[in-house]
Amino acid sequence: MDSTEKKRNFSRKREAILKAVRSTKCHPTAEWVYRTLKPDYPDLSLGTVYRNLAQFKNDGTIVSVGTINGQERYDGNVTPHTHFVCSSCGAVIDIPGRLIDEAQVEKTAEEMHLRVDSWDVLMHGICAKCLHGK
Amino acid sequence: MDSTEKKRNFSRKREAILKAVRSTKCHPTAEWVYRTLKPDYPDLSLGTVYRNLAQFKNDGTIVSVGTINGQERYDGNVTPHTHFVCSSCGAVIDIPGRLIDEAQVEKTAEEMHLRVDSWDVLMHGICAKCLHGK
DNA sequence: CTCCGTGCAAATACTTTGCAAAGCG
DNA sequence: CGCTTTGCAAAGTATTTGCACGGAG
Repeated sequence: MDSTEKKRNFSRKREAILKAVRSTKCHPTAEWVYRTLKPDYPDLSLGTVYRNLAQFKNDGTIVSVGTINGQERYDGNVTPHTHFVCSSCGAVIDIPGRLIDEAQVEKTAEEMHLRVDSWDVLMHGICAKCLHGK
Repeated sequence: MDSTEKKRNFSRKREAILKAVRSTKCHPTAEWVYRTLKPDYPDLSLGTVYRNLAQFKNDGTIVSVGTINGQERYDGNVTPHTHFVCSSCGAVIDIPGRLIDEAQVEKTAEEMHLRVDSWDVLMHGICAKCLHGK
């Protein structure tokens, strides 16, 4: 591998954390990542998970869905898309399709002298499972 | 219904809290409400502010913009609208205009067997003040 | 040897809650 | 009176941070 280019921002655990977030659609919390990885990395600590998630988020490697029921939820899918949050069970579900008029966002941004870097749509309601009668 | 029509959900302090949230565009935190009201209500307690904000939110009297920098932000304007969050200073700014295709939301909801109660759009970026160089 | 990444535990930051006292119809 | 609302402080929960150690170059 290129040894010069890549900084030392590598470690087995960090890699595992990123992989865990990327390989699920559940939009996990730090706690979830910790519990998921713990069996394979018995000496993993929660602090490390928090540290790395924060770093990934900072780097734009992952994104935050927001804080739901007091816990921050992450998403390894950085493609802009909509999220649905179930008010009953707290599940976060990806919604395909673009609901936003991007041109209008840019127009608005210009009018209001804002620099818009990103945006996201959050829908609230009851998911199929909870509706069905859980 | 009987004569209990008017519920007893009234109190001077509760009224003041609601009024405070409604009379500002800053999308305040519980802390802000507390500090704003404290001079006029010297024996107001932070717990009361939290309790009442939670109740208002539950009743749909106010809405939550979400948790920004670890603090929940409220909005007395329950008309659906977009919010812009400044990544630099944390300011929350109202964005007029409807950016979402409501018909498409309903179509998506039906397809995915979800009951969508509400949705909101959160834009992220740098506000005019911070861009200007504050 | 020099750094970076980490475990661990203590520290923070916000929010919630239990309970007795106070308020209002 | 009976039920609601509150102050206060303690408890709770999620997240961050200080520090010394361990491993890779």
